Amino acid sequence: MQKLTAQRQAILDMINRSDKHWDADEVAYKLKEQGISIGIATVYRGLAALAEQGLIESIQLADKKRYERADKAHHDHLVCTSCGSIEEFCKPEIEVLQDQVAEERDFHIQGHQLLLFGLCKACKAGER
Amino acid sequence: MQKLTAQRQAILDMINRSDKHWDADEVAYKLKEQGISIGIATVYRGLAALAEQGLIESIQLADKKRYERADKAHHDHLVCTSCGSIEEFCKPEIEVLQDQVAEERDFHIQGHQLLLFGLCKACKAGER
DNA sequence: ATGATAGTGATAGTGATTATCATTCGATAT
DNA sequence: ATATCGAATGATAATCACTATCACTATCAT
Ligand SMILES: [Mn+2]
Ligand SMILES: [Mn+2]
Ligand SMILES: [Zn+2]
Ligand SMILES: [Zn+2]
Repeated sequence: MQKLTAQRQAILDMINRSDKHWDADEVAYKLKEQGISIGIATVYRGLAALAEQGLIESIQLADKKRYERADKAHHDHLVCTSCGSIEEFCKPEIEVLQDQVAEERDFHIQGHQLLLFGLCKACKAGER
Repeated sequence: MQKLTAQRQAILDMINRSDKHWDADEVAYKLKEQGISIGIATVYRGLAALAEQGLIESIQLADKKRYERADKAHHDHLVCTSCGSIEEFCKPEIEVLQDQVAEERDFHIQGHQLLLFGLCKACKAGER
């Protein structure tokens, strides 16, 4: 019952065409730049709908949600506290241990979020 | 230059006396119940100051920050998406793997946050 | 064509948190 | 003991990401 409208398709294309982690404002701004102006509420609803359908992925940072392509393998994120850059990593061993924890607790896992905060390579080098 | 005022001491005592993960409103409400009424802005500032000094720990949930005693060993959290309960777990092997990831990337870790979302034992049992 | 259903977009509202600012506190210097 | 000055307080306004409302529109099935 969720429709893939022209607006949602535009959002999806935008995200699929890049490797960035987008927030709602960035999506709206970039679309406007391309002459495709979509109401900000529609962007929020579109992002939520697309994520719900699994067409894009979402990650919840401290302040806001960001969205990215869904056609990558599952991964978690390294967030630079200095420049804000977001790197990705994949560590299946961690996921296994997470499942182990859940099993021990009789907890039914629906999802998880692992964020590593710190200084990226560049910022680490440029520290004074 | 950060002072441990009477208000902040009251907040700290409140948190140290329990095992809960408190948000600002809960702290303010409970203190008022005990006849210690502190402005909500002061509660926010107090919690931030105490966390900065390492006297309490903070975790960032999707919607709000929560604070807890700092005198427990490091741990991460299982968050029930149904009842909101928060359980704790400790899995040093995961932390080791995190450090490994960071090292591989030349990333200087300052902190991390691992949240497992799902149904707690009770909610899992009570599902219809 | 006719509804039913879902989406859109402008805008108001929400909820957590932070900023402002006049006032008060409290540790230190006199 | 008193003056002093930076930090804290608390009432309140502002911010910011997001959600709700609502009148209108697009799409699809009969
Ligand atoms: Mn990613
Ligand atoms: Mn905890
Ligand atoms: Zn960086
Ligand atoms: Zn539960």
